[in-house]
Amino acid sequence: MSSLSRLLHRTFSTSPSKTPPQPNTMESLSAALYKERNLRTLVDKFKSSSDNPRFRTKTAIYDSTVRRLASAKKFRWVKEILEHQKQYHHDISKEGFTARLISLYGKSGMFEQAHKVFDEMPDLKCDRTVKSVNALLGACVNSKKFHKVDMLFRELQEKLGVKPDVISYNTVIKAFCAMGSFDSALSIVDEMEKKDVEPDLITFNTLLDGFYWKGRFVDGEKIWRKMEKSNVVPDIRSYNAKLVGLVSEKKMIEAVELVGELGSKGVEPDVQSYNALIRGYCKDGNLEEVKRWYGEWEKYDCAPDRATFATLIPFLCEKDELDWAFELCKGVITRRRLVDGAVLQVVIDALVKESKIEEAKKLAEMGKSNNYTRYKVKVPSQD
DNA sequence: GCTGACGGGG
Repeated sequence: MSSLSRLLHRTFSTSPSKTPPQPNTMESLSAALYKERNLRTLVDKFKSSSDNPRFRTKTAIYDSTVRRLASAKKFRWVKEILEHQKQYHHDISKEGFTARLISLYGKSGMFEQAHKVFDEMPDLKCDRTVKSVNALLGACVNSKKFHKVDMLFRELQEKLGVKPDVISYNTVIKAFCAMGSFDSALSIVDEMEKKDVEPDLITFNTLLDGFYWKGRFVDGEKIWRKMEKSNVVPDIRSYNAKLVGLVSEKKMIEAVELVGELGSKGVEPDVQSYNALIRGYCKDGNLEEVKRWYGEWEKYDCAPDRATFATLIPFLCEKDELDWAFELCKGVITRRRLVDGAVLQVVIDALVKESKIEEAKKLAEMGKSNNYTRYKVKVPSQD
């Protein structure tokens, strides 16, 4: 590791940083202040690091920093670090760099700012092609201004004379799917065909996701057949969308069969495939199958994630499998990403209800020492 | 990484 990468890793690593021990009183306030100071330091470090041209190519760091600031609702600081980038004239005049800023504003939900950067591009001596148009469309989607996307798409074509490519169309399709306007989404596919833009794997995956997730199984199947006819080879994301469809139709046998067949299609099931099955069996209240599938993780070298536990642990509490729930929590509590405070609280409440006070206290205590501060993790008083 | 588009869940 070079010293630059070491410094970057230390400063911008997303793994939770160790918080110093805190006094019991004013605990959450002090944690909040600590976090705030941390983020402010991050902003300053980011700005000074930006002077290094090599730093400015680190897209992952830009991404994770902006994400952290936005999720803490520090939008002014997002603006501060992104506006700061405009002084690097060499970079800002390159469309890719500016498109990245637009997209980062979008991921922070700051569509107005994204649009402003786009409007400033001529002043920044930066060309606007389909690339930055797509960045702006993507920013509109990521800021959840779905209803604006189609209009923006038409306007940009007209004003700039930019010819949309497959990415532009996919972004508009995504917006229509998010709004539940499936007919409009399909009409965009027709439009693509008329303009000789071939729908690709992402086009189909976006549609499959939209339909299967919204319980439109029959339409999902239609799209699947269209995908096959277009000689687009489905990947794991396509299959996972289909799994969600099968599960919501309560076709668990077919879902399991499909997972079994994946290998022969040259596709490996992933954590999302397993979560779909576990969710299905939890919804069915089928403890036996949930148990069986949980055991399959190791076999497929596919570790359970946050979503697995968010489904599994409350289900176990419902089914009075408290010992198992307790052990699972104990096992993952030191890895905060894997179980959040709300889930932990469900287990604590269930334990208290069954008068397993010692275990409840143990979990609350472990939660506290592992800095579960965002949700209150505590044993309710028994009266 | 020559920088823009699928990944949802309780």
